[in-house]
Formats: sequence, C-alpha cells, structure tokens
Amino acid sequence: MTDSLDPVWKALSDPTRRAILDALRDGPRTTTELVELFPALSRFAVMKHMDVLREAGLLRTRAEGRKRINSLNVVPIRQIYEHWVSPYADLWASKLLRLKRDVEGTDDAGN
Amino acid sequence: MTDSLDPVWKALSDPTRRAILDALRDGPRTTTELVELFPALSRFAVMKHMDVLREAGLLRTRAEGRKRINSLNVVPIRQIYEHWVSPYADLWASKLLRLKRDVEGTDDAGN
DNA sequence: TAATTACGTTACTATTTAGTCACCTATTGA
DNA sequence: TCAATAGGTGACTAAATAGTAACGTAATTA
Repeated sequence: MTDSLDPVWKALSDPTRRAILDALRDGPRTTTELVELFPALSRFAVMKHMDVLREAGLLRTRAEGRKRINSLNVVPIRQIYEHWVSPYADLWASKLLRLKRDVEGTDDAGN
Repeated sequence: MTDSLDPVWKALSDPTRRAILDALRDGPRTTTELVELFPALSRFAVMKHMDVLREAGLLRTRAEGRKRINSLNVVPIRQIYEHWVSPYADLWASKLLRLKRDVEGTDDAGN
C-alpha cells in the first residue's frame, strides 16, 4: 500500500483547508480573496493552510504581478478516490449484496 | 457544507489508522490481531488509534467473551465519497473536457 | 517618487496528537 | 481455584500542528 498520499490525507484533515478547496471549486482566487473567507483567522494562518495544501499538491499558485492566483488541483483527490474510496465502495457494494442475500436466506449454508 | 465528517477526515489522516482499516477490509479481527500488525508500536498506541476510528464511526467493536471483535464500517467512507470525492470527480471530468476543448482550439473566444 | 497594496518568512506560543507506562478488570483454560 | 490471557483507562511526555506577531520584499497606484 503506497502512502505517498499521506500529505494529501493530512491536508484534507483540517476543516479550514477543506473550505479553501471548496471555495476553489468555483474557480481560481487570489490569496486575499481566500484570506477574506476566514475573518476569524489572521492572513498568516490562512496562508499557512494554503502552504499545506500546496505541499500536498492540492493547490497551485501562479504569480500575476503582485497578486497570487490560486487554483485547485483535483488530481490528488482523484488518487484518493482510486486508492481508497473505490476499493471501499466495492466492499460496500458487496456488503450490501451479502446483506440482501442474508435477508432473503439464499446463502444460509456458507455463513 | 456540513462538516460532521470532520472526525472521519481526522481519523483517516493517520497512516496507522488507514492500515488498520485496510486490514479490516478482509474481515473482522480481534484487538490482539490488529495490535500484532504494528510490532513497532505498543498495544496502547494501537488501541488509541482504534479509539479514534471508533469515535469516527469507522470501526465497530463487539465483545465475544474476553475477546473484542473489530469490524469495518464503510458508511462514513461512502459519505466521504458522496460529499467530497464525487463533486470533485465531476469537476475533474469537466476540467478534462475543458482541456480537450482548449487543445483542439474549439473554444478560443470564450476564454 | 512615495504611499499603498499584496503577499512572504521566521520566530514564538498554545493546543492537539501520538506514544508510553502503571495499574486495572474480566474471561478462559489448566 | 488460580494462573494466563485479552483488553481497558488515566496520567504523563514528546512531537506535531494551528495560530499570532514582527519584520520584510515586490508590485501597483496616486
């Protein structure tokens, strides 16, 4: 089990960082725009969160003069899906199937 | 954006806990069996991780005499998928579509 | 040109988390 | 019955993390 996704998992574990990513779903934003989404936090705190996202590969930042335009990179989330959610979703589906069988009493001998 | 999934995200942020869940994909295991998967950790450390998973709803434990049988609950993972991965996967698909358009120069005026 | 705006970095603090230890209860098997 | 087994909890420590403050650079605007 490869764990190069660990930084992604860690990045997604924080609600502020998830909110940042959610905001970026609608399109790129400047750093200031993201900072303003969290009036309860200082800009340094928000930027620190952005650093974590950037290091996890979830955020891309390009300079436009003195502005920084930040955009979402969905590839790591796709990887999370492929390596984690999809196998478990399969399990969920097969669990459902087994539950259906149990209810209907089709597979009573094997259990 | 509901964030009752925060404990789930936090639980999944740790590689040991992900490994525990991965082990449980093959079927329920006793606490000792899970502890033995991590010889570098004490049993208290492993059990503490299991506590986090249990509180996040990812792990179910039932008593069987002095044994504890632990099994995986895939529902929170399904919820992660529904609330987080699926919307982003949609975005990923539409990003691909837009990229394809850009490459083929079909939508040059709108950009 | 100088002031304002946009953002970066380092050092520090407080809180949270991961891990260990000491002590314990409950169940099973000899 | 008693020893061994299976597991639990609270207290403690060290490391990681979330947040703030101080100081700074670079670009834009008046």
